[in-house]
Amino acid sequence: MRDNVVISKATIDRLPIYMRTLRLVQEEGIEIISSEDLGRRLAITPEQIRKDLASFGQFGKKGVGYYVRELIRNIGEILGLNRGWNISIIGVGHLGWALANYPNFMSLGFNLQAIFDIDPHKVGIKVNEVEVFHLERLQEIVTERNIAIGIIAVPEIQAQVVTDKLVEAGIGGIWNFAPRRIYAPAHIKIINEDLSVGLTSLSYYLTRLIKE
Amino acid sequence: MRDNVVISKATIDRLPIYMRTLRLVQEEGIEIISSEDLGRRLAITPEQIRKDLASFGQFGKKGVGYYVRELIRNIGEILGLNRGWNISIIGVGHLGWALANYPNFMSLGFNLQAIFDIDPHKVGIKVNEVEVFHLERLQEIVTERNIAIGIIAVPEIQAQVVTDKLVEAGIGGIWNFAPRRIYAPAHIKIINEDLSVGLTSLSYYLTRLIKE
DNA sequence: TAGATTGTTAATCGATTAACAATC
DNA sequence: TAGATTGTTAATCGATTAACAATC
Repeated sequence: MRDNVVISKATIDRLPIYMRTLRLVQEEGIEIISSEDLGRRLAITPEQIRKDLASFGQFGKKGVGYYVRELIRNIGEILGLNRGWNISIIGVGHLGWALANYPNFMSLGFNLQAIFDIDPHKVGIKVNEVEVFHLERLQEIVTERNIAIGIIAVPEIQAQVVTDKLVEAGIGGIWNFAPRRIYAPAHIKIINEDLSVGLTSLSYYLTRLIKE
Repeated sequence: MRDNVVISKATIDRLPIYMRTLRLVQEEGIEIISSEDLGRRLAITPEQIRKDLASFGQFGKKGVGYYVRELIRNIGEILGLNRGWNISIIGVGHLGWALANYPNFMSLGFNLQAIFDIDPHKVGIKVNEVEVFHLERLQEIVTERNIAIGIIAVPEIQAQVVTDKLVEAGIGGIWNFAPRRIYAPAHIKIINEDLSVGLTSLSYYLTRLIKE
C-alpha cells in the first residue's frame, strides 16, 4: 500500500465483492479482464474499480487489463485472507447455528476453531464438526488455538458481557450480530452486523414507492 | 418530508439505529432526550442526528430536546413500520431457519406470512409457527396474503431463478442474502446483505493492526 | 429573563466521476 | 504502429461538521 494514504471504508467493503466476482470469472476460464468488463458485472463504474485497486499498487497492465489470477492473489494479500484466521462463534442459537454452517467462510480462508455457549445441553455437541465449549473455557481455548476473531451471536442482553470476556481473552476483532452497541478498547476492531437495518430500510423505500 | 430533497442512504440506514436506541431510552422511563445525549449513546455526533431528523420535519423543541414517544412515532412513520408489511422467506436452509426465528422482525412491524422451499421433506412443516409451502405456490400465496417483501435465503445458484419468480409474483422488495448480484426490474427495490463482506473487512483491519 | 437546544446555513471534508497522459 | 486500457490528477458531487440565529 502507498504510504500515508488512508483507504476509505467504502473501498475496503468493495474488495470482497471484487474478489467474489473475480473467482467466478476465473471459473469461467477468463484469464484477463478489463475494469470495463468487471464493472459491468458488478454494476460499479470502471473508474471506481481502477481507483480502488490503484490505491494499493499497480496491478493491471496498460492497454491489456488485469490478470485474473494475479489480481485474486493481490486482493487476497491486501485483505489478509491468506493468513488463515482462526475464528470462533459465541452463542448457539438459531443464528449461531446458521453461521457455523455458513459455507463461504472456509473458502475465504477462515477456520472455525471453536463455538461457545453456556447451555449444558449444547456444550459438548458438534456443529458442522466443530465442538461447542462452555463459555468458561473461552480464555483457555482462545489462547490455545490462537483465535483472532470472535463472532457474537448471543442475545442482546449478553452481548456486552461476552465482549468483555473476548477482550480479556485477547481477541483481535469482533463481528457483532447483537442489535446494540458494544464497548471495547480502541485496539479491538468491531464490525457491527445489524440485520434489522436492511429490512427496515427496505420498508422505507417501499413506503415511498407505493405511496407515490 | 421536505419536497424535492433527496435523503441520503446513510441517513436512512441510521434511522433504524435511532429507533432501536429510542425504544431502549423509553424503557428506561426517559421522556425527553437531547441530540447530545442520544449522540453519546450511539457514538454519533449530535449535529448529525439533528441534521438527519430535520430532513424529515421539525420533531424537536428548541431549548428542550425531543419527546421520545413522539420521535419514535415519527421515525416509525418515516420508515413505514406502521404499515404492517407482510414478508416471506424463500429457502429453509440454516440461514432461512435462523431468519424465520429472528425475534426482532415482528417487534419492528413485519409479519412473516409464508416460507417457501422445494424440498418435499420441508414443505408442510411449520417454522416458528409459519407454514412452509412449495415454491410452486409462490404466486398464489403472495397474491392471497398480500406479501410485499421476499427474503432470499437459497443457495447462490438458485438466487436469480427465485428473484424472477418473486418479480413475477408481484413482490415490491427483495432482501437478498445470496452472495451474488441479482437482476430485477428497476421498480423492485433490492437490498443485498452479503455476510462475507463484514468478516472479510475485519480480516483487512486485523492484518494492518497486527502487522504494524 | 437566562440557559439550553433545536433547525438551518455555511464551511469542510471525503468519495466518486471525468479526463487524459502514459504505455502495453 | 494503432488501438486499448491502465493509473493518476483534476473536477464534481455528496455527506459531515461547525457555527449560530431562532426560540422554547
